[in-house]
Amino acid sequence: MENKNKAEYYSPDDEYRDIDDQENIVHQFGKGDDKSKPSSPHHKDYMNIDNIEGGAVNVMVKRERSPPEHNSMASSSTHKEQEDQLASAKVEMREVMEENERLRMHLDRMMKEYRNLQNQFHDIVKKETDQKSSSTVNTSTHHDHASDQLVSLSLGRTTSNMKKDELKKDKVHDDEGGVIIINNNKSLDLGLDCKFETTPTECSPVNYSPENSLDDQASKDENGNKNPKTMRNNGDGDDVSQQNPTKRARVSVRVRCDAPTMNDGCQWRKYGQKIAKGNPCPRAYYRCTVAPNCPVRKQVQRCAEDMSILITTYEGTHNHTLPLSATAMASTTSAAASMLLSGSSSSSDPNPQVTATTTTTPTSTTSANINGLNFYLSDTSKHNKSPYYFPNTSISTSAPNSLPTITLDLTSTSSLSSSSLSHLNGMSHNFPTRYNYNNNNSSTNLNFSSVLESNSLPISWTTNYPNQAYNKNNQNFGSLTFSSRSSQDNIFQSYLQKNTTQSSLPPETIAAATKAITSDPNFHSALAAALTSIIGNSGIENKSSHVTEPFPILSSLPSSSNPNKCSSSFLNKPTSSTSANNNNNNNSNSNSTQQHGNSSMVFFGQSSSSLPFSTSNKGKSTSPSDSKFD
DNA sequence: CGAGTTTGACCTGCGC
DNA sequence: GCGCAGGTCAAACTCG
Repeated sequence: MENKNKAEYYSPDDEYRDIDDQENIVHQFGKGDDKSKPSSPHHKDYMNIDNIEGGAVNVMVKRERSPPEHNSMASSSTHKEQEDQLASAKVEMREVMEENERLRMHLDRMMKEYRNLQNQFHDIVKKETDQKSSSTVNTSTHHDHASDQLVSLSLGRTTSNMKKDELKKDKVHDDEGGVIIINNNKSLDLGLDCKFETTPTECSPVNYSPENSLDDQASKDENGNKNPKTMRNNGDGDDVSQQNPTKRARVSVRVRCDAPTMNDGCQWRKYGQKIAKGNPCPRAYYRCTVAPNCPVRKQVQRCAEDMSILITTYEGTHNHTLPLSATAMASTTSAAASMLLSGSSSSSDPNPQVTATTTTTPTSTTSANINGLNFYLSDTSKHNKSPYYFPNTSISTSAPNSLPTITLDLTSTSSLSSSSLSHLNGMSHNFPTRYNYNNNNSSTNLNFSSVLESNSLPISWTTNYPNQAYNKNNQNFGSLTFSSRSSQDNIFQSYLQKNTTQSSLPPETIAAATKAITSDPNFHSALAAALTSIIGNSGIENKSSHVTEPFPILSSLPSSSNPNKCSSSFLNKPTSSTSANNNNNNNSNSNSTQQHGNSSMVFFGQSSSSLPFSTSNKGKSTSPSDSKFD
């Protein structure tokens, strides 16, 4: 997809792009032509070739000719020369158009083939799913290998993807193969992302976790007693580890928080502390105590490079309903995990190790510098097998742990293109969310950020939230930006002209992002889950019985502040400077958004950097007590 | 006294 | 096999 030329707009690679997009591109050419015509430079001549080859195409042609004579002393030979050149140019243009038409036909053919294949694939999947569901109705607990294979396929993992221990676990807990069945049969209590999920990967942490139940059951079956020692291997502690390795994604949340803790609304009990190598700050281990057997754990550690950054890593899935105040973070992390798992499942790499990166990762990705929801989709330079086909490169630091980790970076960044950490610390009270997903082979950084930068195009969702209390000043605004580093002509130039505060995003980026979303249902579902978790489900709340909370983020905002706790930062409003932009963006985005058929995402939040999701519970710790960090 | 925290010991996986 | 590092356990301790 690199080295695009005009013809490649019709490349078969863009099989997901519909004809409308092509026409948009063509239209864009026409626009440029229209604009340039009135002020045609002297050294150029622009020629409109309309309706060539039946297509209403305006083509800007640069005619090579000598500078125009301003006097009338041009000889007839010169005129003839010019006419010849004109004629030859026309011939060339016809050739180009013919070539264009051939490419278009080729694309059509490819599209047809693709759709045929897609239909065939869907038929096969449907058949097998039907087979599977019928077989599971007959035998509720038995899963044959074929079914497991199917499930594995649905999960995006193959046996070859699994390490030996993972294989072992799957062998022992074969019931995990029944995730689809579980999802079909069991209600997903608070499922936000599960509403969208197309793959039976890890559901929202706020959900009841069917696999956890199964795991419990399995461990009990295999070990009738659950003494502490055996629990270590088979007990609740293993609820996490027994989860499908691909479902054991960790979600790391980075929050710039001077307060000792980040209150995510859950109740945690500290069970250990360790000095991790390379970080003078101890790492604290917490276990969810909302439910006695909840397998969810989290680690809390200060960032070694920036002590003001609190890194909270969540692992596991809650097997209980969460308090309202906890659903925001839970659903957000769930969405992130879902994103991660979806990404790893889409990867064609046989050994998809997903690693975490820090915000200091010196990515060369051009960051979207708007106060919005930025998706950084980049590909590592070493590997080209990005599941989302993004041509960008970035340098990632691999996390030592083998668990796939997605980093939800809520710290502020002034520029993601910089590798300097100081850039990350620029706005101490601004908490953009950087949703950072990296794969070894392909890294996809999802950046829910509120940073300001010039190279972005906001694709915003305008959602009118019923609760405007958190947007009293209309300062908080988020938009979704898909950005990449490619620099090309901007398809949405006209759009950007309306948003003078922001510059263009390369069309490649839009195309790539669009392609990513449209091509990968997992991405789509994960993204939808993420968005839903952030913007809430004001529009869907009444339609889904699964959702117990109309707007998790907002509803989880505190009724009273706790100075000792940090809230999830993406709820926090940006600095005043960004807010100004936000207002502009918000307004303009709302308009253009509808033009482009996108919805707009608006963040409402508090300006305080230390606002909890909810008031802390008295008896139990709602967050780690890392006062020693202070 | 119960719940949560601290902290040293122990277990496990991984790299060499 | 050994050492290291991450993760967990559980007794002791603290606190309300």
